[in-house]
Amino acid sequence: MSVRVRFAPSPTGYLHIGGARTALFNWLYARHVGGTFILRVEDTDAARNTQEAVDVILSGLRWMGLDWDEGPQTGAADGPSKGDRGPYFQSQRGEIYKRRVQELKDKGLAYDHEGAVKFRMQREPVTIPDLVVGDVVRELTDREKFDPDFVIVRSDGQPVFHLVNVIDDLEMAITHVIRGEDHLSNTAKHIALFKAFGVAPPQYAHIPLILNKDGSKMSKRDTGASLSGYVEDGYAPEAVVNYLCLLGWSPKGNREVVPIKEVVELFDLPHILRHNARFDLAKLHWINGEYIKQMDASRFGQLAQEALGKAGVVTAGFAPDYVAAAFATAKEKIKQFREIPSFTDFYFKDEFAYDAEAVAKSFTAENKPRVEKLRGAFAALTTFDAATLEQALKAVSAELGVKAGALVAPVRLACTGRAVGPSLYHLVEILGRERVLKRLDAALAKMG
RNA sequence: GACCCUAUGGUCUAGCGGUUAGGACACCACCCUUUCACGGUGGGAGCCCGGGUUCGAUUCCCGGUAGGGUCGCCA
Repeated sequence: MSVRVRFAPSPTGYLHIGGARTALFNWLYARHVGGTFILRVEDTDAARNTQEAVDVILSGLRWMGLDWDEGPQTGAADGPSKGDRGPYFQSQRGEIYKRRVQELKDKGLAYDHEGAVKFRMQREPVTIPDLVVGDVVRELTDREKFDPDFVIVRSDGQPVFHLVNVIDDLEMAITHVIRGEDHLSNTAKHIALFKAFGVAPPQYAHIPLILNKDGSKMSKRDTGASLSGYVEDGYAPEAVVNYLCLLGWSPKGNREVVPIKEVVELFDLPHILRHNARFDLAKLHWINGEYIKQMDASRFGQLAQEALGKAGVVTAGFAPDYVAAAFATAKEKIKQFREIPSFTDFYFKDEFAYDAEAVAKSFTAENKPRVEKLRGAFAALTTFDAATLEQALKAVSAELGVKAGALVAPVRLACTGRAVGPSLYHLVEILGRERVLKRLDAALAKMG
């Protein structure tokens, strides 16, 4: 029987980073075994669920590159979908649930209770076979000993999570349920429900949770909990996905940066770790830098362009070669596309403010004659490329008896407005003589 | 309160009875250097505690502690 797994999020308006990893692990397993990855929307709480909330999930999964074989194509509950086990929105499956609840009633396993319908839960402990954790024997809690039965249909007629989740997994022929460990205890209920329907439950794999850096539970309010935050900050999706793979799973062999294709080959359920992991932004940051280094120029340019757009920097009027050259000087320097504006905006703006602290340090009376001399040297150059510029600057500094840095700092500030940025010689070459001399003049006017 | 899961440096992890306990991120120092970043070298830092089992436990068992989860007419 071929493997069928699903990611079944509830559209709450954002995609939790833990949910994103659950989706990823489901996808990885499906791709590893050549199975089917299904997306199902658990929108039973109609009041809270909107098409926009569903779109957040769809776009998040697409951003990560997790394609699904069955499921909705748009955020509309009654919109198009692919797969023959639909509908893939729970809000569209009311008739199925009604029929199944009747089945339980007919079997004497469900009964009406103050307007709601309750399931007659078994009183004995339930053994949960789990591919990650092993066999878990779930005893009844004190409250459950008092009354183990639980509501499966609310008094307003709405079926509850445990019921619909099981029915859908059953009807969609799900073979492996890969989900967060927060569902482990509840799995006893699910297994009992499957048994009640006369069907063998799927195999379970409960994966550890992702906690905050300090070990506390990551809830929607915590920074970093939402996938969209990483999209906004300009992380490369492949880096985020790679990092997520490393939380609760290991490629072994002391490897960290592993292409997703290889992860698909290596991934398997029994190798998933059993303990929770904490989310470490610093490591994601580093991985992102690694991916940026490997990235080809066109992909880098595309992501850089997006980052500049968000910062309101317009590159439209500049030649493609100029833009590409400008980006190239930032590529080896940044670890996050959020840094792009501060590394490249001066290429596209003639008006900019100088960093105040750097002004105090570099735009000094002492530096003025030095910069004037260098300006003269730059103006006299016959070729204006990085190598020549470096030579010229070093010649001037030698003549003046100062270190190269004494000239570099004020020139950098004059050309970029900042103390930190791309290689000075390269950025000066790209800006070109005309712009550079103009910027040096403007800076000289402020010195002394 | 009951039930369930978990426990290797600050963090992510390798390890699956005998290892100088390995790697990565982060941190510190130095080198390289036009800033930053990269790169290089070196460094500090770990098997939660207590009992067993065993010739020998980080590794197996039990207890404790700690963290997380569940016990809803939320999902």
